[in-house]
Amino acid sequence: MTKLDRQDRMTNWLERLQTSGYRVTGSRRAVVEVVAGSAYLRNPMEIYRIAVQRYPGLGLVTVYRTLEKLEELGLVERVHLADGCHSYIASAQGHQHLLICTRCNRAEHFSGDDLTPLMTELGSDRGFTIQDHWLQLFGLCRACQESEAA
Amino acid sequence: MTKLDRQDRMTNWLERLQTSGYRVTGSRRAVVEVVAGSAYLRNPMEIYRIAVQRYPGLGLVTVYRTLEKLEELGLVERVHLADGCHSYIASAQGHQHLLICTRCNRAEHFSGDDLTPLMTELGSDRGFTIQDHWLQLFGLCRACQESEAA
DNA sequence: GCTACAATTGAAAATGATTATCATTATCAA
DNA sequence: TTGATAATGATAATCATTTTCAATTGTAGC
Repeated sequence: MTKLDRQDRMTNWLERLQTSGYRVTGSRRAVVEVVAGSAYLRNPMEIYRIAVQRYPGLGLVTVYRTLEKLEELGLVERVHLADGCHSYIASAQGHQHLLICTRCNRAEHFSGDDLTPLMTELGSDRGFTIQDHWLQLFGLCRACQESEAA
Repeated sequence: MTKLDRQDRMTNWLERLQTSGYRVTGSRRAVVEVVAGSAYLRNPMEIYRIAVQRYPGLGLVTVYRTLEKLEELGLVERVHLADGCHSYIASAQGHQHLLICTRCNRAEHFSGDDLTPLMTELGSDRGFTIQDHWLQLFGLCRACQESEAA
């Protein structure tokens, strides 16, 4: 993601907050800037630590509250990792899946295989009506493979 | 799962604890009985509430400790749900995926589509080396569809 | 069957993440 | 510019999980 993309996304998110009736504050700007501009999964504390440098008065509680609103607006998504902590990342258009680096938490969205046949089959075999699904792939990103090799 | 299957699984798990150098105690027996015999995802508190009826001295801490050992031996797996709580279920042979009822937490394993082509493709497209994956489907089981309709 | 020893236990306290409370501050429509 | 009120941060409360520790209990070896 280029610097311009990050700027655009940040501006767009702030507009969305605005038009949804929420106020745009310094605290929210700082949180939005960190999450909108990150290619990595980040948990609330990490977001706080980075954002507080840009906006020193920021409180951790406000990070939680801002993430809650961003999630409500569909701008970020909450991701479960093996260690159970909740992390966040800018969400993609439509339903996509995640490819996550287990070493640095870099995450990329991808459009998965079409799981419809599988769901139909399971529906009739097991009697389930499928409503939703999660698919996450874990591995090493290019940068981490290289530093691992070194 | 029949009553015999449940018995077998319980016996098998207790043997595994034994041969792995762990002691078989009343507390562990109670926890094993609940988890080995359940077709539903259960969190530690739920397991505790059921198991304490069979073994009144049981403490919640021991439930956590027993689940930790069962997971270490590969007998149970920890599952992440949308609400973030950790739940457990008897694990399947080999790598399988889960079909989870969002209403009653009934869960069934299934052998998923082969995701190898997808992983290979992503490997070359994005430069990731895939090590692991999660696939979970959420829906309504037959019983819940029926009681929903009523 | 006993014994001794170490693993295991449950109660209570500690921890860590998240949420609620509340007086103060800051946004933004008018 | 101003006023209603949304948002804030500090603090306390809550909840799930982990640690501590003295007492208890399996079990290997006799």
